[in-house]
Amino acid sequence: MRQQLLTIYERLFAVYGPQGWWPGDSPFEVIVGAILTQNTAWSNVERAIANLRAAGALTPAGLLALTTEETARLVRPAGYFNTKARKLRAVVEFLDQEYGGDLDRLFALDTATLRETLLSLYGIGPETADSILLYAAGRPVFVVDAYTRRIFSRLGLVPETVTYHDLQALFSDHLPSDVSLFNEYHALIVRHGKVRCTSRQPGCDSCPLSEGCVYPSPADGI
DNA sequence: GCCCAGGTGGGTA
DNA sequence: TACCCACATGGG
Repeated sequence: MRQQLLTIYERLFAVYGPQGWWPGDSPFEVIVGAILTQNTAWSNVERAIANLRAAGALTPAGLLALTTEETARLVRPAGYFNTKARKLRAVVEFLDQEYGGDLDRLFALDTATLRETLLSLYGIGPETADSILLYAAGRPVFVVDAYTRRIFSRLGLVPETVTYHDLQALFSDHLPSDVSLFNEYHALIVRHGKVRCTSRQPGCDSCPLSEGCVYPSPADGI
């Protein structure tokens, strides 16, 4: 299994190259982006982040200074703006009250405790928590998303109904615990998952995972 | 016009 | 546990 997972990684890397994630300038910006991108195209998130930056709200103190209504107006382009404004508010209020707004103090927690802490916050589920752990806190935690489930179930490595935890374990249990590897692997999965297959042929030459075509296609209704 | 995007929380059986 | 559904903008 280890070699199989590494081979898939190498094929993706050979085709797409290094992805350079996360597309954010600071750990706090990564947290904001991780919440804003929930079920949302990144291009829309970029507009919202630009609005927050212009408002000086890409720091815990800057964001805390805004009302939830003001935040909602700024993140409107990212969709679900009322919900996401509440989520961002929950994070900065927690950070302010428990850690004096100091992200470094929160990140001083050990990985397991930090994950539980993040999951206890409104609006942070498994994928968002793990994205923060990996891309903001630099912990060796594998991030699972819808693309991961789709691609690896189609490869026959897990059932389509696999849980988040079990799918994460597939990687955690068989790969070296390496932040750079986990970073690049997840980013490559997202990159590959966005591609729409045009040939619709399993094992087609253009698919970097030619052992089995894993492109989603219109024929699949996806 | 219709489908989809780097999920999560809340409600019901 | 296992489904539902709401949440919402912007691009193809």
